[in-house]
Amino acid sequence: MATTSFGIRTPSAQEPGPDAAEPFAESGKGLVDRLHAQLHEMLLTHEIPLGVPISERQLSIRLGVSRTPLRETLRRLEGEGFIQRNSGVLEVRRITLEEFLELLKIRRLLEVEAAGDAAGQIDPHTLAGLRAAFESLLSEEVRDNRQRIALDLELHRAICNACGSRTMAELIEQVRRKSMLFATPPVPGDFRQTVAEHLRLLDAVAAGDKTHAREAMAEHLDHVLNNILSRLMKR
Amino acid sequence: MATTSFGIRTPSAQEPGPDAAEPFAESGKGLVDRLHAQLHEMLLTHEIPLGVPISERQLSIRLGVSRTPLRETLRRLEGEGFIQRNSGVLEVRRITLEEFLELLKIRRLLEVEAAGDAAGQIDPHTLAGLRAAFESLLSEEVRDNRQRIALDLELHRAICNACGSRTMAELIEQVRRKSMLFATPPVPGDFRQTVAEHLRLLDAVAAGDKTHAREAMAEHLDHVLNNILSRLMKR
DNA sequence: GGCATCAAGGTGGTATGCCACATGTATGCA
DNA sequence: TGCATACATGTGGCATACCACCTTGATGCC
Repeated sequence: MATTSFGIRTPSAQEPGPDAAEPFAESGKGLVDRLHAQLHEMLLTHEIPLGVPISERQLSIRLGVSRTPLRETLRRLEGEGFIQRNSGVLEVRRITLEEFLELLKIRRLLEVEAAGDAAGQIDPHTLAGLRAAFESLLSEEVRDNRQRIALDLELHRAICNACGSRTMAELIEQVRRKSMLFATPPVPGDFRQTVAEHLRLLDAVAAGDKTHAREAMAEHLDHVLNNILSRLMKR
Repeated sequence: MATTSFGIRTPSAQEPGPDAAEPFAESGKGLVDRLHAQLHEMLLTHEIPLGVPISERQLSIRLGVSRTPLRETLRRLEGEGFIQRNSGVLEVRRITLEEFLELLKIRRLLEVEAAGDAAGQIDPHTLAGLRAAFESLLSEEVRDNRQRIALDLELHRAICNACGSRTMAELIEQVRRKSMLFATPPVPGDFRQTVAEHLRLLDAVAAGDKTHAREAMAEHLDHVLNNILSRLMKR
């Protein structure tokens, strides 16, 4: 099935492939696609606040487009589950803590499976790149958290894409995105431990060790969950 | 199937037509919601064929609505993953056999978990109703397959809804719907065995036996998969 | 002063019109 | 006869206009 569309997305180049069934199919095609990317970003950054009704007119004026493409974009986002309609009024979908935990549980279920399936299947080149990136992360602590988060994302995506099931990869991506609606990935409490977990996960996947890959992924996600929970407790 | 083509747009004549909401109760609010249910049905029944480009204008005329709500509906369906856009042209999303198997694997993963979580949590009333329905199914063989399929669906939905995670239930429903795009649920080869599986599953869930509930669900879904595969082989 | 009423503005829903672009066909010229 | 050009037609994309509905607030009457 030749899915050569890898998930390493440097912020500049965008593959002009016509087959880009990637959830992100941004600019160039049409207003709706551009708006979709834009709104998705605004949703994640909470630039569009939760709880307050979205006015189509105001938003269309703010974005400098007419209501028609905006409405279509909103419908698409509605289909994707990012926004809700309560008797006509639009809102950013509110993810409760409970929902968030449910999403995380589902992610764990799916990603553990994906890690097992990806064991021994991942491209050695990507593998080496990821390992190098993580190790560089360990040595120099100057990097900001966004880079660490981006790298974490890249790792998870690489594993999901290597699990042999495009469907699975897309579903996990969807669940992850929805969970990010609750909160952007937290700064790992002690990122060195997280990196260590990542490296262990990489090792297991590289070695083709299904069992250890699953265990490593499970432990890692449990750790992530604990980090998030402890952060929430502090507040 | 009669295509409801009423283009009469006399004001205040927008009667809340009792479109028997087969998939989900979502009609009655607006045209888009009604169209969504209608198109979803047409997609599943392949009334809108695969591979043939969908013309918005023709479809809008056929459905007796204007393009605007139709386009919004299509965007929503696009967001839900039921239709695709290849460089502007719309198509019903093609589910390959490979994708279908991937979906079934995911469904197994999720539903086994859901069955375990639903053990002991399901409402006794619905439980009794389901059991009675299945037993009546065993005694009288006159019923047509659609009723059996509907009951199967009901059972799975009941379990998913009782798993305590709305998110999980919705995700499973979504995966199921997408898999139904490939083929409507097959007629069980020997429905008596299927019913027996269902009853065993019900027993385990009713008894609050997590382990057995998971096992029963896994076995059942494996059986379903085998049925489908053997049917495909015959062709 | 209090209550009822109506007007004004905001909202989402829907229909329609126009545009750019692609395609296929027919016509006209060499 | 053959090729090229132009027109007719179909498509999706987008903007706008109008509608029904609701909320709100001001006005006027009791």
